[in-house]
Amino acid sequence: MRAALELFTEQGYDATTVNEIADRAGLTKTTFFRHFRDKREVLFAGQDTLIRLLTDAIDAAPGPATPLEAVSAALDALTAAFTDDRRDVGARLRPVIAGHTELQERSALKRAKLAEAMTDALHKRGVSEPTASLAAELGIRAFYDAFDQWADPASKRTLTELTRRTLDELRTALAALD
Amino acid sequence: MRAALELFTEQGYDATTVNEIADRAGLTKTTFFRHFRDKREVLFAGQDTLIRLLTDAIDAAPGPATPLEAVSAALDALTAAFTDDRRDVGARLRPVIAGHTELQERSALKRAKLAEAMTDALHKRGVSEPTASLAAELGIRAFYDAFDQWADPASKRTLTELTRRTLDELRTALAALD
DNA sequence: GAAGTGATGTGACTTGGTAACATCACCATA
DNA sequence: TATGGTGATGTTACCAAGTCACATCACTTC
Repeated sequence: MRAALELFTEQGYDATTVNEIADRAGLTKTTFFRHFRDKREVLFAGQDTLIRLLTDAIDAAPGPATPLEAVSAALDALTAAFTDDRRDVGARLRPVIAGHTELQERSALKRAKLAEAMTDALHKRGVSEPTASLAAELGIRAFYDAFDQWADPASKRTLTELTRRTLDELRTALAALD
Repeated sequence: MRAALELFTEQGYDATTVNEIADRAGLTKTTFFRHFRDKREVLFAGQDTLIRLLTDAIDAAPGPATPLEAVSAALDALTAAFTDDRRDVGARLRPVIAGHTELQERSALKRAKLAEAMTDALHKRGVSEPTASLAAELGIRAFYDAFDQWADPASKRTLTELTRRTLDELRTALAALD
C-alpha cells in the first residue's frame, strides 16, 4: 500500500502499472492480486475492519439509546481508529481519488457498504425502515464530510471532534428542511 | 445496449466479451468503445439526459418553492421519462447489476452524480449547504427506492406515483428521527 | 467534382486480471 | 531426524478490456 501510494503520487495513477507497485514492494504481480482484488483496492483496503468497528459499537450501545445516539457512538468508535499520524495518508489519498473516476466509483460503493452495515446493525436493535437507513446514511455522510476537513493539513482538530460537530450541523439542517 | 442486455441475461455478464456484444450489434469492438467508456457503461448510458431533466426542472421551479418542493418537481420531470414500456428493461437490469460488484460501483457513482447535479441546481436557487445536498440526496433516495418497486413486474403504479409516495414516507420518517 | 467531416473498420499493442503448477519456509508429529 | 501438511510466494502462460494510429467509406458543402 505504501509503495502504491508513493508511485501514484510520483507518476500518477494511470502511469503506474501493477508490476511497478509489486516490484517496489519486493513482490510479484500475482502476489499483489492475492492481497488486493484489483489495482484500485490497494487504496481502499481495510474496510472490513471499519465495518466491524461500526457494527460492534452499535451492538454495544445501551438499550434505550435512540437510533441517532447509537450511530453517534458508532462514529466515535470508527473515528478513534484514525489517529493523527494517519492524517497525511488521508491528505495524499484524496487528490488521487478525486482525479480518477474509477477510484470515485470504488469510493462511492465503499461508502454505501458502510451505511448498509450500520443499517443492518440498527435493524438488529429493532429499528425499522426507513428510520434505520436514514440514520445510518446521515452518520456516514457526517463521517465523510468530516474526513474531508480532517485530511486538510491546516485542520488541527481530531476526526472524532469534526465528525460530532458535522453530525450536529446536519441534524439541525434536517430539522429545518420543511 | 439491447445486444448487451440480451447477451448478459443469456450467458452472464462475465462470460460475455465486448467482441460478442459488438458482433451481435453488427459492429466492432473499437466502435463499441467509441460509444461507451467501458463494458459497464453499456448498462448505464444516458445519464446526461437524466441530469438535464432534473436540473431543468429545478431551474424552472417557482421562486417561492421550498427546496423539497423543487426536488419533488424535479423528480416528477425525471420519472415522467420512465414510461411503462421501459419497465421490463429495468426488471432485467436489476439482477445483472445486483450480481456484480463492478456494476454496483458504477451504479453508486451514478447515483451520487445525480444528487450532486441536483445539489448544484439548488445552489443556483440560493439554497445553502447542507440544506441543498440533504434535500437532493433525500430526493434521489426516494427515486431509487421507488425504482426498485417499479421494476418489479407485479407493481402496477407509475414510477411517478411510487416516487412521490416514497418521498413522503421518507419525510415523515425524518421528522421522527430525534 | 473536390475537399471536408464524421462514423466505422483494421490491426497491433499495453496492461489488468486469472489460472496452473512449482517452490520454499515453517510447523507438527511419528 | 524424518515425514508430511500448510500457507505464502514465484513462474509462466493466457485471456480480455481498453487504446492508438491509420485506412475506409458515406455524405455533405461549396
